[in-house]
Amino acid sequence: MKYSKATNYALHTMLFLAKETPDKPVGVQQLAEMQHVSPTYLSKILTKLVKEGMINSASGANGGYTLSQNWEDISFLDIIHAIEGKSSLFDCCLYNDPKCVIKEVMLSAEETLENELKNRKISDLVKK
Amino acid sequence: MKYSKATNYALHTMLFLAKETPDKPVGVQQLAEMQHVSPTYLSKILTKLVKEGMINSASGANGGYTLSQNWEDISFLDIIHAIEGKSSLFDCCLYNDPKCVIKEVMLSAEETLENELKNRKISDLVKK
DNA sequence: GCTATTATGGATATGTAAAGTCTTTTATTG
DNA sequence: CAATAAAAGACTTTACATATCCATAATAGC
Repeated sequence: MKYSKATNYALHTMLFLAKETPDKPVGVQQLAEMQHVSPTYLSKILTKLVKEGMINSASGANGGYTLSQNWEDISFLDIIHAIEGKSSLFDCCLYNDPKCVIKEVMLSAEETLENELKNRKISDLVKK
Repeated sequence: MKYSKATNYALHTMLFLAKETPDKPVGVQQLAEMQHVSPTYLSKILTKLVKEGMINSASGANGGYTLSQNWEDISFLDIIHAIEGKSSLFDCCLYNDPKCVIKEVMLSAEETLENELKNRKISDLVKK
């Protein structure tokens, strides 16, 4: 079980935008070079963030990506969910038992993790 | 990111052994039927638990698996680590930055999760 | 010691999802 | 219109989980 590289790219991109961009859009070219990924692949990842309203994109000359207005509220969990999806980390439908005690423990642990990640914002990492 | 089915099988097997077995070994045949898995596959999973000292195995007639003496101390985390390995959930070596702030957040969140899972024991689920 | 029973180990599929590429289309600026 | 840049679709590659099959090793009971 591991977080995907895509999540890593997304987190680093968000942090970079938060540190660098006032208003000027940053192209995927630049973002991709920094992280040593192909631009098209990173583009696919960032499109997910656009669809979740975390960043804005602009086509055409001088286009690129910028943070959305509410960027200071965006948590690690938000970004992770945008990339990895929101389904539970643990599937336990072996016996179709809705009251499976193992499931209960695992889901409660997952909730603890999510609460932690919900409280950590990208904006907390941008201090001068 | 998801926990593997193998982890699920291991957890359910441990719980079953804790509930049922006093001393009598349970064969992989029975355990596999219960969970609708092939015996050989489950066997490979259980062998990992044997190597970690969580259960004992006995070959030959009337053989099978039994819990080890210290079974009441075995946590969810122990079982998960035995099956999934102990490596971190998050790899962030993009820039080889040992002080990556994103990595710090992710590892600290993972630690929270592990602490939760460390405190949950299989034996806690066996109450009568 | 022989045989039946049961776990272990190795080699080999199979399935699925992540990771990445290539090409085309769409949108925007100048 | 031409240049730039994101979005979208189809596709390939890689990696790993999930098995399956067969041979081997260990043990109990006779």
